[in-house]
Amino acid sequence: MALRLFNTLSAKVEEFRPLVGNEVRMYACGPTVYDYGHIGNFRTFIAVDILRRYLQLGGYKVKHVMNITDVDDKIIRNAAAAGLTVQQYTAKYQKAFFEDAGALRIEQPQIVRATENIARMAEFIAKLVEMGYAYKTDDGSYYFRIAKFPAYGKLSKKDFAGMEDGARVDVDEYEKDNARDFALWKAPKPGEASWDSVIGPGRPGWHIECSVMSMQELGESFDLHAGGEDLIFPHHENEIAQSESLTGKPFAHFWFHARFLLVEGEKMSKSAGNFFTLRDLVLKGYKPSTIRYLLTSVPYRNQLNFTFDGLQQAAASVDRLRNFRQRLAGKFADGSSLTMTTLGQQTSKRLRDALDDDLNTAQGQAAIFDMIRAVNTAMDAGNVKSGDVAALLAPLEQFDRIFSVLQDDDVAQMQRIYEWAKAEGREKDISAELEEILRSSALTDAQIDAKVEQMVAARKARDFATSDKIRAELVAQGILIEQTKEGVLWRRK
RNA sequence: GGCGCGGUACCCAAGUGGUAAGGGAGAGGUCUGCAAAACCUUUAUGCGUCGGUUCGAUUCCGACCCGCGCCUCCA
Repeated sequence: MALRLFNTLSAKVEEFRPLVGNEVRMYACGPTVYDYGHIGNFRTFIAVDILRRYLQLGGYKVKHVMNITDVDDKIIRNAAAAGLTVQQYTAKYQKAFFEDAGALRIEQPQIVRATENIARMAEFIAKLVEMGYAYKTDDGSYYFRIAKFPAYGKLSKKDFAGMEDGARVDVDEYEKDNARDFALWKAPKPGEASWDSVIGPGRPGWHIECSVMSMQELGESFDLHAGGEDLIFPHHENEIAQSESLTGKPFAHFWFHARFLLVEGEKMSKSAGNFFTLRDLVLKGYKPSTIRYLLTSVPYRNQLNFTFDGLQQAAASVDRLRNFRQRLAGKFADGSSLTMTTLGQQTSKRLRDALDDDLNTAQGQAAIFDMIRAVNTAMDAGNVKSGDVAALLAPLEQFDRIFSVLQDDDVAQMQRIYEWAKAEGREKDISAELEEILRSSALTDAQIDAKVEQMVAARKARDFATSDKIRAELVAQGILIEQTKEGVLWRRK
């Protein structure tokens, strides 16, 4: 495996190699659980998931850690407004996040939570104070002194040299030495959630969380740190400053950032009316697999324009993939052909080459679709033999270990979100499209198989009226019927 | 203002110093009792605009236009 990845730190595409042996230690910034996850969040998490899956496919053992930010200003404010504790407030959104990530087939990383590591954060800050990298202000808050860390700006390529002396910074209204200094620890305000610690009462700043938890789980230097592009500055820059100041060692070696997406050509925002959570889309009748496919169809460093038209197209693409796999599971004449085996091998190689190239998912998809067209043509001509199936299935399964859209558990996931919507009093958001898809789960596989058999029998007897009637019933139940050379196939809408 | 990314067919979107992947949609056709699926053909002398370098540029350089991101915790 020769994966080449863009490293934000070097601003170049570099060959990725773990620091030690065959294990990749990676840390990803996770969600702040104050609301349901939106598709922008999930673009980033899916990009990281693709990376993780590809590393695993390449034979690496991946230790993938992700934090849950379960305390921050917004959470404290919202919880207080709702009359709940911080933990009560965040529990609901944490649960929702894991469900949604699961629906999108994101492999779950090892989870660490801010609120479970507060003592360690306080100790970390105490050490920074001892070393002169941090200082306490009169109100009991702590700040990092960026003037002590000359490399500050190396990730985001910002030049703070002129600010080191603080000459042009108005510091009068702050207690900070320099306006750029960032909070490590915030002193409690009256009525706010607060934790006692070796450095006094308060709560951790956002940046310190990730430094402490990543190094706790992965060591002082580890392989890769990921997040959305907005985190480059200040979050990741600050993590580097804190961590490298404390240890004197390089922190993460690779920095992986996913580009933001646009929705219908605009920045996603609540005010623009183009803000969608995963659940919003499912209620409109879009399948999780469709959403995942769309989010993987543009390489992670390119801006992705998320549109409803794009969702329709993605759905068609996923259907094509699933139809193909289903067709490959059919019966073929004995024998095998060099052409098909070679095609399978070439496709695997194209797939690997595409993903090796900074995870070019679009090219990977093109490789698999090229194969699908060629194999469909061969099947139509009767040129695919039973001995070819394994060789053709191999690249398809390799593809799916990365993209993960073939296995159809969409209806179960949608059913769960449907129940949730009813429980939350959001019946009015449940679309007719969603209800139609859910109807397709009313019949069991055995019941459908039986109906299909009746239909085939009627057709053999040239009783087309009966055959069409059965087919119409199945279609009304959301079951799609296909006649192929290899027999009658069905699938749920 | 500073730093950075991008503008490719009807839509989404790869890509390359040597003549434009893939998916979707549309049109025509094959197969089929009819559907559906699948397959075939077809849709950019053209890759934001204008210059430049080059035997040759969509690909490199420059200017301009447009979109987007970051520059006080938004993935």
